[in-house]
Amino acid sequence: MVDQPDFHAPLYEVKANLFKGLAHPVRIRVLELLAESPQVSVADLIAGTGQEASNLSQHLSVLRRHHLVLAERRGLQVFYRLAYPQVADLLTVARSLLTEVLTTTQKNLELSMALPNGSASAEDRP
Amino acid sequence: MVDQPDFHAPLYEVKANLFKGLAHPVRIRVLELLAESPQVSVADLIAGTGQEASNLSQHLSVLRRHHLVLAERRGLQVFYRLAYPQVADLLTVARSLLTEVLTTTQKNLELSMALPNGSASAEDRP
DNA sequence: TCATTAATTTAGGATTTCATCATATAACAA
DNA sequence: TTGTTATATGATGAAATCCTAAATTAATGA
Repeated sequence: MVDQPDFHAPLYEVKANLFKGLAHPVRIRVLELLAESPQVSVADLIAGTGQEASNLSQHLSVLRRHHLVLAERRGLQVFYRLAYPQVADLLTVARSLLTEVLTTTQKNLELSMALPNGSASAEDRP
Repeated sequence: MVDQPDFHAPLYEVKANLFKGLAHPVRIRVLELLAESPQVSVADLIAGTGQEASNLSQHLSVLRRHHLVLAERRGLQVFYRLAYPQVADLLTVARSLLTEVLTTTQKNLELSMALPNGSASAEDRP
């Protein structure tokens, strides 16, 4: 049987599911390594992430299930690559967003140091 | 105290954490509603998502904690908006990726119907 | 060909963690 | 006080992670 995504689930569920597939540091690390090089062997991913083989393999399986990566066996080794360029885009946008968040939070922090009155609270609760 | 993100966590952990904040259908729904209109009141978000107020409020709190949205009280109502344009970008890229996944999976499905030999397996395992 | 070694994946299980959702209560503005 | 939104609490269940061990697959050499 060919593994098909949920064609009938509402799009926002599918989308949430996609993000669930990305929601682990090891998997992010793997995707970043794959975004740098067009192909990476499992051995190199083990080295790059510092994970045990079986642990990494399960994360790779998650990534495969979400259609984020493709695997190809060549001899003894299996090589992984990103399944679509949009996967790398996702990481790029995420980094850009986090940079913004960090710098503006940094700024707010400096501001609140300069004007030490309780201007902002725990999570900018209104 | 101003709520500051984890400045010292490795970036891939922060990134994974960001995706964790996005990994729920209700929150995706909320962000999509906010991407459509520059401002939405909680009442409208309740209507738009079909969630109970307290439930939605907790999801909003998650989104705030991740710095994805901003809240502003105006009289009785609280209005939410996206904290950064990159949040909308993230959704856009996600949709683009999912579209690709669905169409290529669709194609593979048709292919496997036309050539009914076991060409591909459960998750394109090598 | 058979046995051996290497690389990767799967099975099964224990643990933890996390997440969600409802009820009830609080805070806040008009 | 009334209406609107937020938090606390707690129960529940789900599920994600990570380990050990075993299985699969491919290359190599006797």
